[in-house]
Amino acid sequence: MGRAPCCDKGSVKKGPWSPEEDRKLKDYIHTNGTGGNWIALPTKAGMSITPSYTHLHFCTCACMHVHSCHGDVSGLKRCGKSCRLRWLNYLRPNIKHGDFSDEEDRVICALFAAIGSRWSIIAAQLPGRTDNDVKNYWNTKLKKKQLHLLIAAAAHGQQYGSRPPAPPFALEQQHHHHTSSTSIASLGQLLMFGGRGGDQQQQQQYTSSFSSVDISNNTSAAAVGLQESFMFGGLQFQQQEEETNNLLSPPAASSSGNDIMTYEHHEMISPSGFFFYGDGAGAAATQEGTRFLY
DNA sequence: AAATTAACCAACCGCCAAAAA
DNA sequence: CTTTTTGGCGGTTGGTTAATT
Repeated sequence: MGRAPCCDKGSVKKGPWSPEEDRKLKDYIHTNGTGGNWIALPTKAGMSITPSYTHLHFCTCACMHVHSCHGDVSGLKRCGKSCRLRWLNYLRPNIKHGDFSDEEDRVICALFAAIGSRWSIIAAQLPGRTDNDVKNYWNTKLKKKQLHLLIAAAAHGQQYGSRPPAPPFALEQQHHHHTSSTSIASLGQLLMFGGRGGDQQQQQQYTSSFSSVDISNNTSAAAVGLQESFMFGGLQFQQQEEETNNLLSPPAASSSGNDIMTYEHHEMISPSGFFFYGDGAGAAATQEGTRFLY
């Protein structure tokens, strides 16, 4: 019953790939493709290489190289899953390495705001970038960059307190049927978390830890700063809203007569994350299953 | 110059849905 | 229909390098 095991877990190699392993994998895939079967690939890779032959192929740098393959026919001692990852994240053609452009930053921020940590979807909008790359970039750099902007903008908002105050807002956790307001600090932390369904518990735990902080009485300037931070981040609210609605099923939104806009719970609503809308309201953050009261 | 800390990123792990036997 | 594998995805880890003390 079922399939045969994919590989002997005990005999496969782990850790960084050697140039020789990379060469074997590249050569095999250039010649044969993946064949839709990563699990079988490691044993085939290397086996198909005729000793001491020379061939041309396009390398990851998009240049044509001449490779001489001197018949190590032992095959790759790697799990197919590992081969797939290595190929997709590093070896396949047209992979872009190096710094992300401002435009790429904007795309990542906007999409993260809209759909959360769906890295494969985000990476698909950035030619040459892998989900792993985008994820790493977000976690190590962009997230902090956004947070600094947020903090700076909050400070700016306090410094120029005469700006038009933003209306108070609150986050209401629907799942738990209680209302909790949040602070700019917790919003920053939401940014730190991101994530989708699987992280909900963590997110909710964190959010609830801030639930007693209410900015509605004293930090309208901070709320203004929050809006600005996302402006600085290059997000285009109105456009983003459209894109989000195209990408995801739109939440059932209703606006009551007393300026309270309620987003009913919808499983596809900004799963991580931030939910944006324009029209002078700026940006605010919410979570899946969270009603945003404004 | 050495030790410590922070940042980076490739690769692994575990989960899930779909497919295969 | 049930069981098991596969492919894909996102979260996390740990090794390496850079920066700081």
